[in-house]
Formats: sequence, structure tokens, C-alpha cells
Amino acid sequence: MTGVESATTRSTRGRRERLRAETTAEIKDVALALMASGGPDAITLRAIAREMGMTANAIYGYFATRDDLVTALIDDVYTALADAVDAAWAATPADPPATRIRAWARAFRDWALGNPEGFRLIYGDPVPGYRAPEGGAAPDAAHRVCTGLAGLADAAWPHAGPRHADHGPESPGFDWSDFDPGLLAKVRPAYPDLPPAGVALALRIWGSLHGTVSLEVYGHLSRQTVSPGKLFDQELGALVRSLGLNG
Amino acid sequence: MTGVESATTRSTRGRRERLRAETTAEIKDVALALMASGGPDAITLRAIAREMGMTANAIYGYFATRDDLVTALIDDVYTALADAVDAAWAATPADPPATRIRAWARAFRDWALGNPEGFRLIYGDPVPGYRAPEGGAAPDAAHRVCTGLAGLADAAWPHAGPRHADHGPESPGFDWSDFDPGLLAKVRPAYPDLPPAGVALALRIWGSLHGTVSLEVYGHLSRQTVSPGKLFDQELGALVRSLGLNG
DNA sequence: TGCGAAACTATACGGCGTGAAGTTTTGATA
DNA sequence: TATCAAAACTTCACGCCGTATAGTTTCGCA
Repeated sequence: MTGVESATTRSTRGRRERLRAETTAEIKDVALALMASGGPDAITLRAIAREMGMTANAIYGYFATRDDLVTALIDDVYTALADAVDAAWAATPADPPATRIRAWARAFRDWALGNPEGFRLIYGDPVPGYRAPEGGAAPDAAHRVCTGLAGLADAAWPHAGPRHADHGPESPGFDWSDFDPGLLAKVRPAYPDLPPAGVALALRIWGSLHGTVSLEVYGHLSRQTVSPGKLFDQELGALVRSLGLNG
Repeated sequence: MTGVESATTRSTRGRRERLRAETTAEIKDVALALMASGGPDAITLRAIAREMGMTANAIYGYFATRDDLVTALIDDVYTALADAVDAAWAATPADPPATRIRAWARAFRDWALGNPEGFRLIYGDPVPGYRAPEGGAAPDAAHRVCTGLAGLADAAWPHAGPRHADHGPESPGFDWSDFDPGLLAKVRPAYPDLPPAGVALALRIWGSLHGTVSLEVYGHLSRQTVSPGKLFDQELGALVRSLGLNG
């Protein structure tokens, strides 16, 4: 009987946990759907509960606070973004580097334009009064994205290094201590030949891409040009050229 | 008597309008103060009214809705940003162009770091549920900022033109019809020699600067590096170099 | 002095996050 | 199979929000 009992115990306990996980997932799914249809502000506990046929307070059994729910959403969405760009990276041959860089950048932009609300959730003021917590999956996903960028920098470094090495009186030069240890823990093992200035280059590439895409997602570019796509292609060309890749 | 009467009328009418203007200004000042201390979400009609010893509904005599107030704030703040970068431009000699470009870019970043909430108000999701209206001072200020950027591009165009002229199978080339007429109405008279590709270059410079500054203002850079200033200087160096200015 | 408009208040509605307390459901156990 | 504790969920309440409507005060002007 012990065997049967323990099996029953295990299965029922598993059932409870499974139901709980399903409800948790449903809450997040509904929240994402609300966000997709009405923007990040549409994520309200009451609206989610309404959609699920529950009371708003029932959600407190799954998330201690609305901010915790938003944090979980950010974690998921940021992870999805990291997956998307990593996939584009993996799906493109390493040679020529320019092609791979273009693929990565286009994946970044495509994801952002395809998930504008998600982009806002990650990189904007997510939701009224929200403040990001310390740990979680989001910083990890951010490091993954930056590591991907470091891959771009690493691929281009043989050509770009000479151009982007620290020089000039206004450029003090970079050291490992300039960067977050958690980021370096990912980057350095993956790209052992990349110097600190190369990591800095990766972050600057991030800035360029983020700026163009961000202006576009938030609708600022569309008030200046009707061809943001062209602009992005030009930006990519300039980026590749500035990396000495002539691609 | 007529003279006296008309003088009285004028003065009292002036008085009414002055009081009204003062109250309007106070509402905006309090709103900006609340935003500075608690972020854009702290801008609530009730909080403003509390601060002013009024009822929330009294504000409706000055702004038809909360969004109208936010729009007015955005107009003011965006205009202040445009003033700041224009002033930096005006205060720097035209030669060498690299120095002027650095000054403009630094003014942009300094303003953003000094007014992070204002930056978020302009470029982020300003406030829950807010949607920007069509006209107003904000688009005008945006055009002023872009015109300033066009000035950077124009100053560098003799050197940068050959590098950034349309070329390559992936760069279709720009035409005047690619850009907003309102923007061109400002840019073309100011810089008659700048071709469409130069305007595109200006927008791309905007993207680069916006990206770096935006990541910094929203706290994403600080999770990767402890030296965002260094990074920005490097970015400036790369920008100047990519413009062929060797500055 | 009194009129009319402008400025402001009072009250109310629905929606929000969330805390406290109560109720139902559910799975293990004796 | 009856029981019991814990988990899931509801109810009620509070204070916040924007805003609509109606009523009141203030004040320049004729």
C-alpha cells in the first residue's frame, strides 16, 4: 500500500502544482493580451480577473502585488526578446560577419516592431509607479542581449579594433572594472579575446540600435520621416562600415 | 471719462487675464515639481489641487482634461530641451565642426540627465493612457531639435557626404518625399545645401544619441557599466570620426 | 447697487490597488 | 469514509484616481 499511497500522494501533489502553474500562466497570458490590445496601462488586476471570471484579490494568491506580476511579465518578455535575437544569430553563418550583424540587428528591430508593447514594457516606464526589483530573469536576459552584442563586436573586432581602440585625449580608455561583473561573467568566457574596449563597443552598438528602434516604436520617427525602414538600413550600413566590414 | 474708463477697463481686463495666466503657470509649475519628485505618475489633478489649496475640479477651469495639462507640460519641457541644445549650438563657434557637434551632443545628454523625468515625459510613455494630440508646441520643438541635428549634418556634410551618400544594394536612397513637410520647412531654408541623404544622416545621429542617452536615463546602461559618461565620450568620438571630422 | 460671468466647491460615479476577514474547495489522513 | 487543515477564492472596505453635474461664491463692470 505504501507504494500506491505514495504514488497517489505524488500525483495529487503534482496535480495541485500543475493547476497552480496553469493559473499562473493564464494570468500572465491574459495580462499580455490586455497589454497587446490596450497598452501596458491596460494591465490591471481587476481587468485580468474580469477576463478570467475571478475576483481581483484572487490574483494575490499568485502574485504578491501588481508590481510582482509586471516583473514576471518583463522577465518573460525580455527572455523572448533575447531568444529572438539569439535565434537570428544562430541561424546565420558566421561568415561574413557583416551579414550576421545585419541579421542580429534586423531581428532586434523586427521583434520590437512586432511587439511594441513588449518593447515599451522592457525599456520604457512599464506601468504607473513601477520600479524594477534587483534580481530576476530580466537582468539575465539583458546580459544575454548584451552578450549577443558582444558577439557582434567580437566578430568585427579584427577589423574594428584598430578604429575603436581607445585614443584621443577625450577618451580615457576602458578597463574591466568599468563593467558589471554579471555581464562580464557571460561575455568573457564566450569571447575571451574581446578586450574591454570591445565590450564598450558592444554597448555603443546597443545604444545606436536602441535609439533608432526606440524612436520608431514610440512614434517619434514617424513625425519626421515616412521611411523608418530605409533609415534603419542606412544605419546598418553605417554601422557595418564603421566596423570596417565594408558589407 | 472715456479715457479713464478705457484705462480702467484695460487694466482690470489685464488683471483678470494676468491672474488667469498666473494660475495656469502655477498649475504647470506644481505639476512639474510633482513630476520631479515622484515621476510622471505623480502628476494627478488631485495632488496638484491639494498642493495649491484648491479642489481638483477647479483645474478644469484651466485645462479641459488631465491629458491637456500633460500636453501643455510636454510642450513646455520639449521647448526647454530645444532651447538648451540651440543655446549650446549658438554658444559654440562654427569651427571646428567637431567641437560644435560635441557641444550639441553634450548639451542634449546633460539636459536629459538633469531632467530625467522631463526626458521620460517627452520620449517615453508620458503617463497612463495618454495619447499625444496632433498639433501643439511639441512637434514644433521636435522639428527644432531635428533642425539642430540637420545643422550638425550640414556642418559635417563636406566631409561626411562622400561616406554617407546612398550606396550599396541595400540602401535605396532618400528623396525629399521621405520626410515630413513640416520638418523640411524648417530644415531646407536653414541648410539649403543639405541633400535628402543629409537629413537622413541627421535623423540617424538623433537615433544614436537618443539611444545611448535613453538607455542611461532609464537605468539600463547602469546595469552593464559604471562609466556611462566614458561610453558617451567614446560614442561621440566614433560619431565625429564616422563623419570624417577626425576631431 | 446690482447683474452676469468667471472661479471655485460639493457631490457623485466608476475604476484602480490592496488589506482584513470570511467562505468554499480540495486533498491527505486516521 | 469522515475529518481536518490548508489552499483557493469571495466579500467588504479604504483611499486613491479622473471627471461629470450642479450649486455657490467672488468680482469686475455698467
